[in-house]
Amino acid sequence: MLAPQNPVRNALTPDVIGLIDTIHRTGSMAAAARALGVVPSALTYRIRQVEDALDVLLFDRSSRQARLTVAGHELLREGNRLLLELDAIANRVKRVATGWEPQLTLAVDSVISRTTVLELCEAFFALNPPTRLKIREEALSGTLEALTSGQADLAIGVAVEPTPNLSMQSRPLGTIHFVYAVAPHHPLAQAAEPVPDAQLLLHRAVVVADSVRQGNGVTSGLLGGQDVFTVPGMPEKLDAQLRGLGCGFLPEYLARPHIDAGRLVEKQMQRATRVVPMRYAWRCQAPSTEGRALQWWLQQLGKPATRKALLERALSL
Amino acid sequence: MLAPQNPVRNALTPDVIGLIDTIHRTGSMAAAARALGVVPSALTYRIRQVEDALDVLLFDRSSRQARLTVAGHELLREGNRLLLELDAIANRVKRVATGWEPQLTLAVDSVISRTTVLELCEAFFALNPPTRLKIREEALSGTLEALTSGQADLAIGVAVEPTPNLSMQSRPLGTIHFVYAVAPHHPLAQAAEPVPDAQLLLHRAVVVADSVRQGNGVTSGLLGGQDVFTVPGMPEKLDAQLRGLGCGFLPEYLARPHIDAGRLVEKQMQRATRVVPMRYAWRCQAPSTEGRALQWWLQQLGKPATRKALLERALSL
DNA sequence: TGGCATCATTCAAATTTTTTGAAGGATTTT
DNA sequence: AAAATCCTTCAAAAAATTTGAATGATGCCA
Repeated sequence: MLAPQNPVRNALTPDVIGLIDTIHRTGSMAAAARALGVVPSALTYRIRQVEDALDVLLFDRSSRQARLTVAGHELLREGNRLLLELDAIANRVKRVATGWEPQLTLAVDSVISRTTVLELCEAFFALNPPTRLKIREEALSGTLEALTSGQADLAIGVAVEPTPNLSMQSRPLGTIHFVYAVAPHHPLAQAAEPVPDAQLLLHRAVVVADSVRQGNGVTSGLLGGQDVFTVPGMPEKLDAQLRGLGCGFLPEYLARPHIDAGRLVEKQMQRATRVVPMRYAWRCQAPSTEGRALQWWLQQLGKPATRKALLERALSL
Repeated sequence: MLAPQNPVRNALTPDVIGLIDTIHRTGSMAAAARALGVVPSALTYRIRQVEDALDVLLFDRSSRQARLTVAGHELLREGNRLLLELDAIANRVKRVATGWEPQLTLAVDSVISRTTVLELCEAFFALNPPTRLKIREEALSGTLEALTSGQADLAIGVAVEPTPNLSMQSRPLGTIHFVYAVAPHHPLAQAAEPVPDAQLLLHRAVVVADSVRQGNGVTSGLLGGQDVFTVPGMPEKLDAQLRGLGCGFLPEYLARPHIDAGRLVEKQMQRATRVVPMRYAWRCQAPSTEGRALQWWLQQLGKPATRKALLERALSL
């Protein structure tokens, strides 16, 4: 041996667990030796090795054939569990070596259809990849920020134009349609259209918080002096507006069912920022060194149908 | 090597993880070799060994000093986790070897104070034992049955006298007091005392199911022809009687607070089986080969205060 | 750009670890 | 009581790991 590490770690090798298991299953060291094609004394030697290192008697030799002690039983039980984990690790490492990332983090803007994202995740997991998926819900500039700060590998739904950068690529995702909507019992529901800015100012706006925690975030379509109710995400904003707690723009795919059901009223605005072009972006150090997982997601995003579903919540892929 | 097992298991020994870790931390094989007090080629040899077995490149040798590949990183990450588990197992095995059972199963009758049992468990866990505790809630003959069938190691609250048996010991736990109680709005609440059997027969009884699943269980204090409502445990029986769904005997420690609060009315019965002697019992193959965990519980049960609390729900130990 | 220090690797020899095979003592079965 | 197994011990044999020197490659510095 080369290093005086924890004595336990050198002794308790995986194959020792296998040895103990075989002795236990075959009922004796002699039988195990036959099964393994070795001489019995080899087993005696190795078992004693472990027993010395652990300072624990694993087999009871008082009768003719060796039987596991309670401690030995426990080692076997737990050891077998460990062996399974070991195999799992080896598998994972092998798959990672074929180009899959150990982990892929997605920053998804809150305007993006969660259903579609989850359907994509499902399809991804169906490949049985060794890649752990991590999804961050972001809003406004937070989506891009997560990418540039290295906290995410792929950003889906970037509204602001990314600064041209060698270590970053982006593609258009499509345009998302917003509608201004209020609850039927909200004062604005009765207002004449198009509603002028001056009238908007009188009512509380519901806004999604920029997920960039510190620093100057971005505000979107807000008028100075207007009362605001800040919520953490788009579903919460929808809920707030349904309850008449305030007003504001909602993604059309989210608002439309509620408008049709009469739970929301769509209003035409004077300021008509109703269509926002969105992009997706990813980090790329060297060209085409993307991992297989990122490649897969980029491939999905290359399909027009997928992009459409992300912005319009199509039913299924 | 002696057996042609899974090649991965022979290669991925714990100390290899340590090696990889050292190389990673020191930044190079040469530095790691110095740190470990070996010659660099020894590291080259062992690392190559693992790489061959896994068929995965763990280090990138393209630059001057070896750097972990992505796969290597993943192996290190997961491997370190495994090392921790390994240490934990070794610890557990050592402690088990000192006489602690890997697991101790308690069969607790539903009339026993759950609070007291949990307080005992808390005190037990405070010893930081390697013994996993498993509690079975039983009722009537089920408590003893769990013990005789080998499914439990210690039974707390046995009403029936255990058959004298060499492999089983029992001691008196004390007597538990039952009171007959009904909800204030129940017809029996107004009945003249003592209530005769004939009158009882007219009302539905709430009974705790015998936890012996098959076979002939025991019924306790039931009159023939009486309507019964069977519930799975004592707390459920209390609840049912509080709601006036039926009547029956309740442990006094459970019923008393509700009687005092006027949510139950105590009734004197003609048949006065109000005091039941209970015992606790445990299995013992050879004399005094009890594990340390069982010893601890028997020691607690040896204290009169503990026994009293189990039957009368004292506040704290 | 060239020189220098350091690095990883290879290979045969040295060393250490593990396995073998025979012998001995113990336990169970016939 | 004898026979058959079983586990252990011990020296020798085999296999493995480590060593040390040689080699070629890389990065740093002048």
